[in-house]
Amino acid sequence: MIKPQAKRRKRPEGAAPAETLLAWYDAHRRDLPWRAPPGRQADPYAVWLSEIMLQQTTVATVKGYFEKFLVRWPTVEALAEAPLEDVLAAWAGLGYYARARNLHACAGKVARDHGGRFPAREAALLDLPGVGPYTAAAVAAIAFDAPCAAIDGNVERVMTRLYAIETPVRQAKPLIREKTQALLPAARAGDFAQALMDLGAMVCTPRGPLCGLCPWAQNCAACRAGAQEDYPVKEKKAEKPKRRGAIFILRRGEETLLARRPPEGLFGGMSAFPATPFSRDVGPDEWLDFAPCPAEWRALAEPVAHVFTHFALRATVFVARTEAAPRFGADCRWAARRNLDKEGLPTLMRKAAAAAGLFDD
DNA sequence: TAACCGTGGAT
DNA sequence: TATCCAAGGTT
Repeated sequence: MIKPQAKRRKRPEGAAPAETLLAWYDAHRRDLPWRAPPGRQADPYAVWLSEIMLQQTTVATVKGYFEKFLVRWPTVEALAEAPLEDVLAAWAGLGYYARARNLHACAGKVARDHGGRFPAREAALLDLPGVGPYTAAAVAAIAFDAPCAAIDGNVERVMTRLYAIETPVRQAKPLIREKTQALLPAARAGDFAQALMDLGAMVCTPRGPLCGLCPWAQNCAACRAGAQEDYPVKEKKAEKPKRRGAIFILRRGEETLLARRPPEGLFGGMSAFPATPFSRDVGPDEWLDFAPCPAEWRALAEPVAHVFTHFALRATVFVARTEAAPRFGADCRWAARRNLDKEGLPTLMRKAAAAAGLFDD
């Protein structure tokens, strides 16, 4: 059976949208540490590493971490052989620490199961820990030039504007995918993916989009209607709960304090101080029930404030000293004060340590 | 499916 | 100060 010829829309301007965008990209592309120079093949390891770091994280924040990781672990094998604690410590401050655990697991899987080479196919990439639909498509396109639609927040914004999609993005994802796939060029899939993201980051911005500089402005339904900023349509999000809790800093002598590694959940795998649960509202009169041991706990006057994705926290910091060595849970240990700083603490714990004056000298 | 999972910068 | 949001994934 003969496939019907795909209907081709007439393009009085000549170029297909992808070609227009690629021409714009060639002139305006951002120079980023993980990008290969024009015409050169990107290193799949560097592409993957950058994509994991960039999940929900700004380019400006990622740059320093990316370069530090690449110097320390230049290949996926090197990363696979590194102790997980080292990787987590290097990740400290970047947030979403499950990404670091999955990063290490993924490196191990690539080293063991794929001979140290990242698979080139989207489906195989999807099987790797920490690699979801976006990242699989992005790595396949950017590192292997596969014609895959890498749909992130930028692309959702560009597409909902281009086609004036009124449906809230959560429900419009299948439509957005369809529209994006229809635009994929026959060649330069990797550049197209990056061009779309550069367009979203530099021109088709969430607020104040620069439609005058947009190569697609003439084709953009939202722009023609002067309604760029009405898209994407979002559902209003739930109010962020405010929670309270306590953090316990137990000191032994001047240079030693009690650290803990939560096995999972918030700060899973990271070094932290013992604390009350933050997931529910434990009343202040119950806080000391969660202290690692009985002691003369002294509360700092001013709580530390920290905002997470799904709740805002004000945590009271308790400090106590002990000369004894009571028994603690298996995930607790005594740590040198100076090492703890080096080890990397999540930001909340760093704030608590600073409030307690641990890093004063 | 919805909740969970960090952080810092812009407005 | 409050809100949004940045190259999402997992459970």
